[in-house]
Amino acid sequence: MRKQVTLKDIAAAAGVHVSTVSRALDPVTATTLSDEVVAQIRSAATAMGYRRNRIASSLRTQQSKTVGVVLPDISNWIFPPMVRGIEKVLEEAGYAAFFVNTDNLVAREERLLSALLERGVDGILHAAVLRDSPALAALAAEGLPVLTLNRRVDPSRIPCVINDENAGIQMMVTHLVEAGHSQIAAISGPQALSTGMMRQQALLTTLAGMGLRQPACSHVEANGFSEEEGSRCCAELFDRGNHFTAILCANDRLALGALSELRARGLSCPDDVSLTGYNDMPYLDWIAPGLTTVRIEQAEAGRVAAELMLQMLNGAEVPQETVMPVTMIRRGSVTPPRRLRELQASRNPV
Amino acid sequence: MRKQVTLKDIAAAAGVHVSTVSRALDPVTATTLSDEVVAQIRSAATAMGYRRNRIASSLRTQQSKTVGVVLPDISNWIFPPMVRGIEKVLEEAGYAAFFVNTDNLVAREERLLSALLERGVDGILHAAVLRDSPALAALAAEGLPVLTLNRRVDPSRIPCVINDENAGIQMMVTHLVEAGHSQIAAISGPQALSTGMMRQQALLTTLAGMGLRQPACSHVEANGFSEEEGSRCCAELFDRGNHFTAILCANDRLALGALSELRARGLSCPDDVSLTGYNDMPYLDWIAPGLTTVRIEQAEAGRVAAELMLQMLNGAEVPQETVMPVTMIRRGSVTPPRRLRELQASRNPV
DNA sequence: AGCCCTTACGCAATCGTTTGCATAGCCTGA
DNA sequence: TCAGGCTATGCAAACGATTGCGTAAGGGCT
Repeated sequence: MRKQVTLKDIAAAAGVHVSTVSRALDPVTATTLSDEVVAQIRSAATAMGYRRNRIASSLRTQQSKTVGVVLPDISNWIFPPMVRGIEKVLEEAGYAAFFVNTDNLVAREERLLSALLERGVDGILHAAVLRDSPALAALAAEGLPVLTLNRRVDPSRIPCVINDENAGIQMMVTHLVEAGHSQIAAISGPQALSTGMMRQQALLTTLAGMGLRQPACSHVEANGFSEEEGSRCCAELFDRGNHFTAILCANDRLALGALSELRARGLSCPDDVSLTGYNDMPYLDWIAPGLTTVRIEQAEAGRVAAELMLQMLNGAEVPQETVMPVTMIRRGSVTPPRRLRELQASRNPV
Repeated sequence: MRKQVTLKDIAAAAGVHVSTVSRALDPVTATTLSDEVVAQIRSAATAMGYRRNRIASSLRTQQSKTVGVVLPDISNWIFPPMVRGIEKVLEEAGYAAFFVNTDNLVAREERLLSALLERGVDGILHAAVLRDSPALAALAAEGLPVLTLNRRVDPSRIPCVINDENAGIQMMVTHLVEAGHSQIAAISGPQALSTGMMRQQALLTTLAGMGLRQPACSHVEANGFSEEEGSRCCAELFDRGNHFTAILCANDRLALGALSELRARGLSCPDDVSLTGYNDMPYLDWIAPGLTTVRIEQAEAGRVAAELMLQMLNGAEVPQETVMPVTMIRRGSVTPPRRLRELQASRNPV
């Protein structure tokens, strides 16, 4: 911070009191002043290159016009669009955002939360929350505006913006079944995250609803949403010796990991095994054979979350749960199982 | 911001003056106090859940322990790793960062810069700078620590951390030439950005140094580093009717755009045209045929830049220019030109 | 003309920390 | 014993903006 021109300087230049300057510069309080004074002060201010010191302002008003945004890891492709959505809305409302990454590490998260609070954030938008998050719940209980995004604290009264995991998983399962798959293996996400949990639940209810059974032995739980875990889990599915013609993965990165494991085993997707993902990461359509997946609207979710946050900051009530719609993206990674294809081919020879 | 426990509260509880509490809580000034008092105050502070109000602190000390990080667009894949590198270093030093995205829009950049300054950032790390950036130069001249990353203000005394564009381009050209290409087209980046400019310069000097000539007509300048521009420029290369067997692209996204245009024209990479990129975006190896490119170390560059920024914040001098090394990543998008391959095949029949 | 109300602005306290200076007490040394 | 010095702490003024309250001037009304 360097020496800057303050209200006092402008007051001296304009021959008025600093409080008058303060009022002249705020459109709403300026109405109590005479037009000439306001005009004079404003022109003096711009002439002198005045820039409001928000720190002093924050101290006095007890609000920093700042929110903290907590992410697991911005390097994860699904977050940048979300961040842009958040930033856009907040910036237009005069808010700035501190972005931090927890790497899903509890200790790190606590440190970062603390840093955010020291800096007087007016609210926290949390996209990296664990299902069980007492610290955050405590903050919310104290009256700090808190909203979770993509995930939720479970159970709690913290408002959240999440995606329609049920619909998404149901689409994928239906799509696989309609393609003729009846032996569907699954790689699910970490159950400590609400997304992992909810998608897994959705899978079970969907299968049950369709009268299918997914044997426990063809279901592996990943320890994280990464390619490595996807490969590991895929390998484990094969090692168990169960037969399956498709793998439903809890997100795209797990699916990519599975894809590379398939290739490593000399198998082809979709010829030997169909694969589905979740999230629709950017550039996914560039990767052959094109992963069939569920698109979640990250940027839109970010915008919605930021708008809800603004409402909370204004003291308004917001819905406990906002569910964003998802859509299915069909690409090349799902085809009918080989058996069916061959059957079809023999019936309709070329 | 909610009611919080202040130094005054602790002072009252401990029966001392608030200045004493302030001193007790700062490890360095605490040495002037008696050990018992310090211990007593500290325990009272933690017992009462004291959290330092950095806003008040900033106002008094005139430094916010905050830096502004200006990006073109966090959705661009090369930035998230950089952001993580920056965040890691700054956070360890007790700094927090405001991240903003300019979308390469001058008006937006000015608004954002202004917002950062109002919030009293101690320094600015700028990765979205145009070659000509008077506003930023002015800030730097006023004594605000400013450092540019990935790009530079040209000319100016603003320190920068950039990549070794010369080496990178030279590697790509050499690789193409060694593969047998002599008719190399180029899609260069926007010349308003130092990266676009420097890579273009590097291309010309490299070609000249090798005794090759790149005719102006097989060189197209993109208006932005995007897939769309890559496609457009690739199309323009064909429309001009010049013959070429390889396209050197100023970054990966341009190369991807070119790739899709090739496919749209029924051509194959690398069978018909070889392609090179720049940056080595994540997941690029998943995209067939695998783009041969230049890897730049984003995370490392972010770390280095943040450390230089910390030095500047401490009043130290830093080098005017820090050049990060780059490495070549060979994948499948470059092969000898068809003519050579056929020649080879006829000589060594399988 | 006198009263009151409004208008337009000044006054001063306040937000929570930091820090230069003042001071009270104690110790040391002559 | 007393000057002088040191130690440990208190005092109060900042930092810059905001805002409740006070008040002078002016105008309208009777």
